[in-house]
Amino acid sequence: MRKKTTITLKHLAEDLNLSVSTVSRALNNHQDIRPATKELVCSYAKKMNYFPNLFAKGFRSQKTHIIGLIVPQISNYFTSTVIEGVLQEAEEKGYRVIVSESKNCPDKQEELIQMMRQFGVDGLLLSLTRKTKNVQNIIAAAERIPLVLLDKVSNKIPCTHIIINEEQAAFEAVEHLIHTGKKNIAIIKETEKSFNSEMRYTGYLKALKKHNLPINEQYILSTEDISLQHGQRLAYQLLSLQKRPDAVFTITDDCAIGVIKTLKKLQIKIPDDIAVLGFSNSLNSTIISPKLTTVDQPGQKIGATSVKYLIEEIDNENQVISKTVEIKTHLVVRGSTLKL
Amino acid sequence: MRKKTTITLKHLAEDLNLSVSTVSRALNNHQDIRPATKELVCSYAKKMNYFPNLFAKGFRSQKTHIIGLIVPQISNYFTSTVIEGVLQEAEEKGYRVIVSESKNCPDKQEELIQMMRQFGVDGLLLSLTRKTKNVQNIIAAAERIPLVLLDKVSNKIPCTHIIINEEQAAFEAVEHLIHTGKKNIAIIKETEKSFNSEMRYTGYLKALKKHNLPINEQYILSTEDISLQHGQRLAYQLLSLQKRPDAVFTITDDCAIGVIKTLKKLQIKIPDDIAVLGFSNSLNSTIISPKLTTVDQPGQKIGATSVKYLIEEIDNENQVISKTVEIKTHLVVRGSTLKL
DNA sequence: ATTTATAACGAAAACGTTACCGGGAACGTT
DNA sequence: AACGTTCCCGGTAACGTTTTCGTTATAAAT
Repeated sequence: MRKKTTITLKHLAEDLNLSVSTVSRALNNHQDIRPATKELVCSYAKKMNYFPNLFAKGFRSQKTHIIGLIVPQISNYFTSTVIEGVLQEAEEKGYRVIVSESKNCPDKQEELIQMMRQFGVDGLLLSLTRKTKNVQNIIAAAERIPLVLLDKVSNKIPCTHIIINEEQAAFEAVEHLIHTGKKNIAIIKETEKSFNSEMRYTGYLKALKKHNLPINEQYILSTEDISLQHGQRLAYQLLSLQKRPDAVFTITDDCAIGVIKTLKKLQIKIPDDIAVLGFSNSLNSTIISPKLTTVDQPGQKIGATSVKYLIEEIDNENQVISKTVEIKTHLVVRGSTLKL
Repeated sequence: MRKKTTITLKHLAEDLNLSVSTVSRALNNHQDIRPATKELVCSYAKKMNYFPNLFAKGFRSQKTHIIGLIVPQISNYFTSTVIEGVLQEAEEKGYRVIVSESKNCPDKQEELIQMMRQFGVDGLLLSLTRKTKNVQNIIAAAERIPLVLLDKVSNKIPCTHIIINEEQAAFEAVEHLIHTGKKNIAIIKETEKSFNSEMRYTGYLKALKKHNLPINEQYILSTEDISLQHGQRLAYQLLSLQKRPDAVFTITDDCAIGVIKTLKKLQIKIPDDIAVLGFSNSLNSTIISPKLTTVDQPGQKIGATSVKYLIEEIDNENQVISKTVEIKTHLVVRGSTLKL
């Protein structure tokens, strides 16, 4: 048998011979209540272990103090660090977070947005599915509820975006390869032109141009699923070329690790023959040998910043804000591009 | 300017010339309402894009349809798969999940339990901190709210436990080593006697006993932080022994990978000289070379099962259930223990 | 002495939903 | 014809909180 007694304002009021409204105001530090009464009420509430019924509170104020978070996949190291940042910042600001996963499925994503709205979250954090095409419903949602996009965003949706400096990061990473003497740099990116993939590709092109390196179409590969397996596969494709590249930049660590695996299998020297560069600084990147040079994405900071801006928007009732915040990354140079 | 019009039962009732209660019952498919009216109300509600105010609903019924989940750390592959299982099952059952992270800090854990209770979650899923000592407050919480412990549990807390067959899994894993001809098997476990660590240790001892292998105290190592770095360190310690072990069983993959790194550095042959066995089947276990033999923990299933039992307990008002469910694991044999 | 201002509290409404109670109409049973 | 039953619906209260308005008592100002 479970204990069920919940203490309400009414109980406190009766015990103290006060009215419910006075007790409420005393606890909320209202100016109409004299200090002595406040003290009396607060101490008694504490003694009785009173906690306000947050549902009644939310019901009245139409504020839930809950924010929704929708990400493509939780079991992804970078994503999980983003979530950690979100949770920490939210907790500090007195918000709770309902997390859900779109499983990279646009339909499910829309369903979740609906569900979150229906539930009455005060605001929504959304990291888009790669395959997101139709953004009309998302735009419609943003008109009714504060929305912040993070990491995986779309320019077609007018709201606040929290992203990393994708283009600059890729630019610096590729420039690092060039500085180590590489001249024939391949890239592996996504077939579906996701925001992240395209920005990194742009950075890649920019770096080549700046250093007057030719752009070789054969070195520009795409794959639908940017995974370890496809990294292994595409590495073979690159090696089969008449003129092999001397470096490979893949837009994810997993894919880079696949490339390294193939190169090791064929006893190609890394980084001397071919250097490999990843993106994300995932846990795996220090497990593989040689360790992977990669771009560190500060997931926690992205998450925390997103919450900060979302709450700002929640507080700024009715005011739709729309700015883009870029979180700085930095390149982590390891053995896959530089010999120690 | 954000749109703010929310449609309520009252609006529908006025438009349809019905009472609020009739509309409510029609939408809830109550038997007192005639089919034609139900149809009318439902279609109009849909047309008007009506959504019930879940806060009002929860406020009335004292049910939030939210479950709380507290885990030590989200950015841990196994944990993140558990969360995925929780979310999926919860969603199917019409529940939402508030996730939070204790960061392996008992004080924070208690704070979060308080917060969850205060918030009014219908039930609580909890994976304990390694360092959890004082369980009084947790027991007290369990008396007021349905509680299910998962993965990291404590026998001192009387409630439903969802765990893997820790002992059996470790037993089978060590037996596998024995079957490959190993006789001097070391173990690396946790200094703090966590539930998981102790159970795996018991399985280890059981396997040795069954096969009449001597238990060598020198082969039994403990460390506070069971990490890659300490795996590297403790490998040196094992190698410094007069009689080196011919296999090492570590209770986490990370630690096993640390061991492998040290062995490779010293050019010790794996698995011929020393075999290495991990636990968890983390992503890293296939990145390292040789690939790691390890116990696959079905995180999603653990998460989903926990939700199932928690909801059962929520529905079974006032009835405190207290059973232990063991989820079966299986050994994934790879190159670190068996030559191909 | 009368009005005015202020401080400190109480009464009651309101948020949206559902459950309980009740009531009229239609029908069947004695 | 009188009564019971069933069907379908409306009215109302209640959940716990905050807020608006009102009230009383005291002090200050006229």
